[in-house]
Amino acid sequence: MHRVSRKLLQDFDSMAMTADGCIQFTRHAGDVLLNFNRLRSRNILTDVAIQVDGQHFHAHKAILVACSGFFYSVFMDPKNANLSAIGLDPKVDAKGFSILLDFMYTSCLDLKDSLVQATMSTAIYLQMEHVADTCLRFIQSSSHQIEEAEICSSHLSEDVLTLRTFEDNEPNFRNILPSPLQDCKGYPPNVFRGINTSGSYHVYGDSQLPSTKLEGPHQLGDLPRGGAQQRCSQVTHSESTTMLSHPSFPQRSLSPMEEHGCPRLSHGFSKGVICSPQSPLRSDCQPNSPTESNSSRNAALSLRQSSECSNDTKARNWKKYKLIVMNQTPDENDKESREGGAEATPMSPTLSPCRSTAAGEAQGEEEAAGEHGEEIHTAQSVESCSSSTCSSISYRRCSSCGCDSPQSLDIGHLSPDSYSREDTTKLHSEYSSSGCESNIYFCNGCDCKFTEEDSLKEHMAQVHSDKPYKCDCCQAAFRYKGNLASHKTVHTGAKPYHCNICGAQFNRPANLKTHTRIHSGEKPYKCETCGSRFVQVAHLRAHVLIHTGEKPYPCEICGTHFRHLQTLKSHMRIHTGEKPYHCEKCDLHFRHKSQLRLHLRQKHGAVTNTKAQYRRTPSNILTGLVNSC
DNA sequence: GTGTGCGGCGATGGATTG
DNA sequence: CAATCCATCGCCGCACAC
Repeated sequence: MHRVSRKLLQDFDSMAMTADGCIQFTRHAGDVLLNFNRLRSRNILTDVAIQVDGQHFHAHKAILVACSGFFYSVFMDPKNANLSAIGLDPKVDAKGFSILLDFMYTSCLDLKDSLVQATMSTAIYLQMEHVADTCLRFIQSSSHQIEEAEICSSHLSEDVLTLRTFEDNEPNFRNILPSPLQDCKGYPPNVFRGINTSGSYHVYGDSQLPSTKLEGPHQLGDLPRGGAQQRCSQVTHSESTTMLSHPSFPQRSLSPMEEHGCPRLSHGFSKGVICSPQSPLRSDCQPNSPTESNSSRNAALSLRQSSECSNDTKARNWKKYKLIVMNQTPDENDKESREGGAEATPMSPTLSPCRSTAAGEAQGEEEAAGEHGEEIHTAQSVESCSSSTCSSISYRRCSSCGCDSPQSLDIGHLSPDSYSREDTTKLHSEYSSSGCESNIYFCNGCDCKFTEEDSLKEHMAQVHSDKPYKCDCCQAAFRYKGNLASHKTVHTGAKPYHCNICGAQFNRPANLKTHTRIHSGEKPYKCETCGSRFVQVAHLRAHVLIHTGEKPYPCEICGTHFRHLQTLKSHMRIHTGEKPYHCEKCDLHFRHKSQLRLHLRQKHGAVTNTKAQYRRTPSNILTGLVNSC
């Protein structure tokens, strides 16, 4: 059996044999993380929204909990089982948080001189000690002055001052705890604002924890414990709002060091990795700081790479970012690609900041770095897909070894839902001896192969669409011939179905049937709660939301919930400032069309839309009847 | 008067059924 | 393949708060 396994390992370098004979897929962890990041970038299965300084980030609680002691404490609290959105302390820097969130999903810490302080402060706030330590070493390696690092001193709180007092009394402690870490430890560590969307009301409030004042050095260890002991998680329900405050620290016991007034170190003294004095002791499930991230090699590599490859990675990810976040059209993407996609552009906070390969970063980084001297692979050439029908599919070739890296350049515009995995076969995953890895996705319909699922999706949509009936005029595709015929009546304008009563014309018999209910008064769909009746069942469904109180359309900016999608869309104009309705006569702009119509009626004597009047008033229906006769 | 949200309704496209 | 169901979109006037 081992012989077979070893043969298997020879065929697939991404596998390894463990001491107990198990086959270990060395890239599995990295691939899983990559997939999580893809899900995040598409906002799929994300279960929490995090508001940081006015910006919103979507993420998976499991990832947050696995990476951050702060989030662990928050989400593991049963009181917050249904928490779907939280707001961090206003002092938390959104850019710093974005960097850390990227790190959680990619293992790469994209440090920049201008943001390293914010990143470090946020890392301390989130209780990601290993990251904070890396930031500190970044600062030190960049020859920054300690005084410069104390930019966060504006956040200094009384407990930090007490900490300094403690240092004065404990010289050894000073050696352990670098000052920048102390000084940036200014956030109220356990305050957040929550949105409970489980009910019909959106709840959004905040409250501050009672401050914990240290009175002496020997109370240092009590700081986190105090937070725990003073758990003041309270959910105060009022009619429309909920005030929710939560301590970030779980109940715990003190370590012997803490009981003597010493801070707890997470990874031992030798590394100088400091656990924030506010950090709680970890429970059995709380994540340890990843040792890989603390390793000097990886950390240093990451630090160096961040500045070298960030731009290139941004360029590579930019089109994907636009596709996912900005929802631009493929044409626009292609255009920008032709015009030079490597230009420096804003990058999605949801995308990997520094990756030489698409998968297997966590486990494969060292191998790749070893072969290529820790250099980042750079795109050298782009090869088009062999299929003449999908020229947009491309490969990215590594300039170091010539192998194809899995960074295809163009991402399909097909929605994830429309992609059927059954249509494809991921034949194999190979890991070349050069250290470059390639995921090859084969199309079942032709001989094309791709290195990214997204590229395959686009190929499937373009070449092997399951909508064979296409409109000659607009290229709209339909799965069923009947739907195409129905569609054609709208671009031709043909409306062969006439209402015998009012003469209204329709392109489909179903529409005529629905219309005739206006004249007959037939309203077959009745609300069981209030007895209201409706012509269409969809109208009834929309109506019952009034009784259930359900408002399924939330504004991600302000948290307001709406009953109708259209209302939400109109509401969004408040945030965007858009006023699309323009009065040409007096050059006024309006946010809502009803405003413009009212303005036209009142200021310019415009006549209200007769169709709407007909639809709404019985008198107009009667008029229509008279006219038809 | 203005801004905003709500409820009603017509119309369309996707998908299913007979 | 026509009929039908279902989900969704977008328009409209109205009501209410400021």
